[in-house]
Amino acid sequence: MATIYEVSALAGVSLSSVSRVLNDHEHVSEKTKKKVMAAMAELEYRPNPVARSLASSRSDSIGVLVSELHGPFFGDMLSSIELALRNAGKHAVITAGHSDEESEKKGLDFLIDRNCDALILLVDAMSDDDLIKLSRNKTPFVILNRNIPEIRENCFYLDNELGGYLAAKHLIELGHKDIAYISGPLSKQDSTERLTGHKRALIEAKIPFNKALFYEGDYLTQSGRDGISNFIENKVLFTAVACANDEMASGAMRGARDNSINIPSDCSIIGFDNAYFTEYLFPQLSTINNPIKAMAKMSTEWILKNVYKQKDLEIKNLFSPELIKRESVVKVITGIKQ
Amino acid sequence: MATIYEVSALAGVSLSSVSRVLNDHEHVSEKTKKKVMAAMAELEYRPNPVARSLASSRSDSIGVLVSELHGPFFGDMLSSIELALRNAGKHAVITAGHSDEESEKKGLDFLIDRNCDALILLVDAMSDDDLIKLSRNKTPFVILNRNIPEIRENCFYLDNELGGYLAAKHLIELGHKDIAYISGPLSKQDSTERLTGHKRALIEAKIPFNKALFYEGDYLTQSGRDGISNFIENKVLFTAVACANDEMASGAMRGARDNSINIPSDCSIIGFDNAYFTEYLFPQLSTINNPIKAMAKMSTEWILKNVYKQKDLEIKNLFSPELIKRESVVKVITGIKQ
DNA sequence: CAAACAACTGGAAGCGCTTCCATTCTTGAT
DNA sequence: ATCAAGAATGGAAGCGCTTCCAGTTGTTTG
Repeated sequence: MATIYEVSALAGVSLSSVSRVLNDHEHVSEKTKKKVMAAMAELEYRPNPVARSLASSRSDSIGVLVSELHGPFFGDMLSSIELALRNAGKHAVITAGHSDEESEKKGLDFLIDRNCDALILLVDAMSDDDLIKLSRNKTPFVILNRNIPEIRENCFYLDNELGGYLAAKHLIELGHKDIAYISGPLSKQDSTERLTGHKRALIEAKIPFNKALFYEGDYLTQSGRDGISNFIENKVLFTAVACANDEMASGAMRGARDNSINIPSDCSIIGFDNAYFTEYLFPQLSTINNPIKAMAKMSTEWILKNVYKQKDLEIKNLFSPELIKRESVVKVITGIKQ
Repeated sequence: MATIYEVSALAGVSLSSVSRVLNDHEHVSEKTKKKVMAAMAELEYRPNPVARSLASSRSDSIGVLVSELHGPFFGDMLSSIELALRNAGKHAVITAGHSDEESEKKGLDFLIDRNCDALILLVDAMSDDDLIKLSRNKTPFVILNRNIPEIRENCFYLDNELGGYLAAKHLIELGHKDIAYISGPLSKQDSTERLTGHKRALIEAKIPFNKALFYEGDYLTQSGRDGISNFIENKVLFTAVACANDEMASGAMRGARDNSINIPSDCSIIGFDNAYFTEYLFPQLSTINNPIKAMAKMSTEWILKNVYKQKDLEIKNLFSPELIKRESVVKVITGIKQ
């Protein structure tokens, strides 16, 4: 690999000048610029990013820390981030935290130590306080899928409450009154918010919240199935079930089938997130769209604007969910199950 | 951040000594080691990986280049790699090539320039020749999901031919004779291999290959659906369809439903890869397991063994597919459709 | 035409670490 | 006690680049 020395020698100018054209500095004459460019081309020079980073403590790369690397949610998000950064000539350095606090912190240190110019965090084990503390460090960062009031500007998140509300309202409008709910783990912010929205719709319709129709899942498929078993064991009637994500909804569909409940004629099911596989299901799952790609893109735009000083970028922090009507939700057949 | 200078000063030893304990060199007395460790602890010293990498042209990190970041296939793979590396104290730097040749090459350069100690490549746009050329460079690498004879040692791949064979054989054993096949793009190695296996099973059973029952898809859902439409337009009978991946199989299931064909009673469907969503489908999809996680793990072990000189690692390059029987394939009901 | 200023260029220090080389200190064998 | 061989240490150069500072050149104005 050619170094800057060789370029400088071949071009017949100083190191500094080469560095200047490399960094697009002002105060470089066209003449030397041309000479340098020519030399670079001839030597097929590629600047060494490591040396650059050491000397400048910049890196043109953004660290991305996610809790997991698999699953539809993270895949879409990473994909969207990588693309947006690449288009801006920046690079993503991706690492995983495995939803474990220590592991997340290690990942964070790794990224910071690598001189990442900024970070994109999708973490759930670290506490709000840790994150707030982190914001006093010099590496700027944004947080996805989480709303911490103290650093709201850095947070990009869905209006989960509204999502929960929309799902329930949709069911209610179709005549459902006995609506079961399978939530995510209530230790997670998004879970509680979605549940709150669900309850709001219930209250609005003057439907009491029935604890026997509530099941706390863990966002994984099996817990959707377990939820249905639970409701059936409880011997409570229900004509619809709202699930806090699509995985659990798919589990619920299976749980229903296990018990010879036909979807949607016997029971409607609605999911949340609009993962890509919802369209593969039969019946196709009605759900709430979670514009995760847009959020991810926006978070990189925040970085482009605030870290790389790019202009003309409108930033918004809150994203709105939308009802996606498909096949798994239908009008309640009154009189049958009531 | 404390630097090595401060540690050296506080410990009362030279830079070199600090560096030696940092790198676990021999020829360091217990005494100085203790002093240095204490100083490091007191200063909360974290070595600067960038400086390290510049001085040593190593980095303790492995570059991972995948064609896409989303989808079940890549997610599982990345997840598995990251975990294996993390357990070995190494780091993954992940980037995407977007199945575009130029983009892949850029990603490659990015990783090489960052002094990655080794690379894991899952690329499809770059040619075999490019990869063979690359093998003459100093950065070692492994290739996933591709078999290039000239550098076989570095390749980790599935016996796709056997997979195709197993799927077809399963159908044949259940009495199917009119078997449609929806392949992946024939420009891809795995597609043609799977098809070859399929044909072998046909030949073995003396079933002629019917071109009207062949459709070239693109590994995406929609093309599975299109495949079914195509067969129906061709007015050819079929009692089963083998698909070259699960996405297309899910599309085929939908295509069948669109045409009031019941799965599996009217028509059996088998997929390939055993993606996680196959269990969500109804009926659950019978498929061929692709041990992608094991392959990914093995590829990192190759690196641990050959680059980091770790002992006791058995390496194998070829992985075997396995039939996963679920609900979408049943015995042919002879006499009905024949 | 000189003075004042801006544009341009080169020199050199420094980013934080590794590593080669030379030097000093220990051993154990004699 | 002596001496070689090896272990332990320190010094210093260097990895490839950025950036500050000072110096040079060119341009403009009174």
